[in-house]
Amino acid sequence: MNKSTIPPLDCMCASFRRSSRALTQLYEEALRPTGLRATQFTILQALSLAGEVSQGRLAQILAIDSTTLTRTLAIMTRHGWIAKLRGGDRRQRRLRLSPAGKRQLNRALPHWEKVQTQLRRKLGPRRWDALLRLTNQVTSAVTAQGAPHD
Amino acid sequence: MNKSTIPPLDCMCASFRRSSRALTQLYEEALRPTGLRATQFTILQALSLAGEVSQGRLAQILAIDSTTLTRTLAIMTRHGWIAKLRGGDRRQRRLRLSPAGKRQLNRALPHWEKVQTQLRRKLGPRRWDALLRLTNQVTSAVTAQGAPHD
DNA sequence: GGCGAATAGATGCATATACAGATAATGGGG
DNA sequence: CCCCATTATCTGTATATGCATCTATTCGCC
Repeated sequence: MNKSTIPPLDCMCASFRRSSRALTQLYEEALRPTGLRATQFTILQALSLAGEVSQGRLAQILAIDSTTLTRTLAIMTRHGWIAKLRGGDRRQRRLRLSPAGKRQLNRALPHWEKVQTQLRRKLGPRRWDALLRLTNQVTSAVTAQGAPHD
Repeated sequence: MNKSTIPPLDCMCASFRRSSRALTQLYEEALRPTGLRATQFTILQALSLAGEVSQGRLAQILAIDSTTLTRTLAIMTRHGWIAKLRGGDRRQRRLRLSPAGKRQLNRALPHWEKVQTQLRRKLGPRRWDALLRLTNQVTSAVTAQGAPHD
């Protein structure tokens, strides 16, 4: 065993966090030309799929603390990518992509698809599919939105 | 599909990051009585296994940027859990657990084992084992320490 | 031995993350 | 209609994270 080898970790949390750090660097390297951070790209993509949602609902979808979202959304609003509107319930902030946000997402999508494809090839489709399925199940299990099932 | 359901994500990076956030909250809740953050616990555990290592080597093991480690280690040194020594190469910082660090790790281990066991039960041993194996493979693949293999 | 490239960490800066507590708005009971 | 519990978000504070850049050493070569 080479000293420079990455040893396996027994802690599920540590193993996920380590993989996340490695993946984040890979994806942010790919997104660097667009100026988007991984979290920001994810939010643009989620809003594109979800349409207009409240901040709380977006926090739930991404399993991000709502107070964390407050600050990330402030940055993205500064860039003009996000429109924050008050809903009928005036406590809520309704969020949607601005036109500039849609353009930014469209600029980023090819870079994202490229890194997704490269990683899928490197891992192989079986591992790729298993990972997406299992990671989504972990999120469901841990956030207690109902037990996962096959 | 209930509105409150967590939708699956197609982005590997986003899915890992979301799971990491959820797992981190679960594990930090369990470690709260010890005052340890997830990263700090992981470093204590890694040092316990690795013995005395340089900061750069620890960064490699955990796939943490070495400059990130500088700050986390400063916090842990403040708490008295880590001893930083200069090595023969005087650029290096050699790290090892202090006696207080070993005590802190021993205090934390039962809490960690409990949350590990509970999560393993919730996911089932097959999924648990698959997840540890696959996440470790992703780290290897992405940090390019050699291709993963079955 | 001394110079320049390479290496190990540290520092400046910006974002990501979440908990505790504050604020604003809603909604139910009397 | 008013009070209070609840809910949605914001703020204060602390840690986590990494890139660009800087400093201190080391190493190779002449």
